[in-house]
Amino acid sequence: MTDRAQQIMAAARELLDTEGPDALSMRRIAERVGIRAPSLYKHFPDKAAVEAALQAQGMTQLAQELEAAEAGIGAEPPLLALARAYRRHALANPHLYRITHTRPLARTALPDGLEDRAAMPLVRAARGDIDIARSLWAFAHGMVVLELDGRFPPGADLDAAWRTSCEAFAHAIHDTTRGDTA
Amino acid sequence: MTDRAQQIMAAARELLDTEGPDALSMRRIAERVGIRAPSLYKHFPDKAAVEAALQAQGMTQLAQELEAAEAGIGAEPPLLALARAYRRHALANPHLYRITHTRPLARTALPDGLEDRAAMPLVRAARGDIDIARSLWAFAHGMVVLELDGRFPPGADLDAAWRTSCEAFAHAIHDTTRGDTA
DNA sequence: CTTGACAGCTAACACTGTTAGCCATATGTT
DNA sequence: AACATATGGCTAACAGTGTTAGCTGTCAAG
Repeated sequence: MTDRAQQIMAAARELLDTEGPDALSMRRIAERVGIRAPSLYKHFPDKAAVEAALQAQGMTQLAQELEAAEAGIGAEPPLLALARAYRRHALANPHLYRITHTRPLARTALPDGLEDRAAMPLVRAARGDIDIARSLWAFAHGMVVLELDGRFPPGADLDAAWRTSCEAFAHAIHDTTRGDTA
Repeated sequence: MTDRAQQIMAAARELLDTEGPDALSMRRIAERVGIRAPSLYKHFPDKAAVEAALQAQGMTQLAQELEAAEAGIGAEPPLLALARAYRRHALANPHLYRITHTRPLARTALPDGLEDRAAMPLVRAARGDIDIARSLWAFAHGMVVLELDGRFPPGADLDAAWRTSCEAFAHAIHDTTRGDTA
């Protein structure tokens, strides 16, 4: 990535973080860089390419934070620690999370293996059970997007919901590990 | 709702279902009704109001289908039946589901009690445990939007993930009902 | 010295939601 | 019967969107 391209990405990211996805227009990005909108097309084929690069940022950051949560040796159950990290990332970067995870993923524009890397912490937490790993992901993603969209009632105790489900999934993991059939 | 307003909603719904949310422009809607775009504003204050009415349709339809699944006395575990109905609704009406459930809800434009009505089947399935009900909702919503966005790997066995999680939640429900503390 | 690539620019197109203002029709009211 | 008003169409226009075509200056390589 050339210097200019990096400047453009930095401007796009700032705009997204501070003013949300609606403010992310080619003219606004260009303005922040100090050039005109059509000049952006010398560095990116179209707006989708800029958004794809933002998705790559979002994926990378999530992967890093999940890995950090895995490494952090706490008294907490590992599932809960992971869940907390997931939620913290989404709430701290709501617009980035949305652009990254609530639309089709621009896989061709993604660094090799990044998608798997982001998924691995959940797979490890599920002790390799892919069905549980996917369920955990769906649950965490669902909780987070519903919270971001203000879909839960105002006073809802979301911590309790996270806790309850993490326990339920933890039981399921141990059951299948021991070979129990429901 | 006046006749014209209903015509407009029908046109909007058709447009949404057949061509997706990007095709849902005021000019396209008006064209389908046989009038010009500015005339729409004699019937709806703005585009957001049309979308809010679509959200009401989406909520109503989901509530009806969940209630039907509850009433259908099958050999299946009730949680699985409900989950199946939820997924079927979303996959059969992907654009409507997205517009209804993946953005802030226009609550003031919603019929009284509709939001609660749509939530009740899940609450009943969770035997009144609100944390589990919310978790079930988050899980189902997460599964469905990830599937709609093509986020799962091509060959992923999503049925298995649904089944595994429904069982896990079912266990959690019976445990708490019996008063067990994990 | 010249050629070519690079990176900026302006002007423009087709589209978006939305507003202002005009006009015909239909419905009451005096 | 005549007048007033509300209703629901219309055109023209504005500010914004992504994007393309085509021009220009700069700078490095042959």
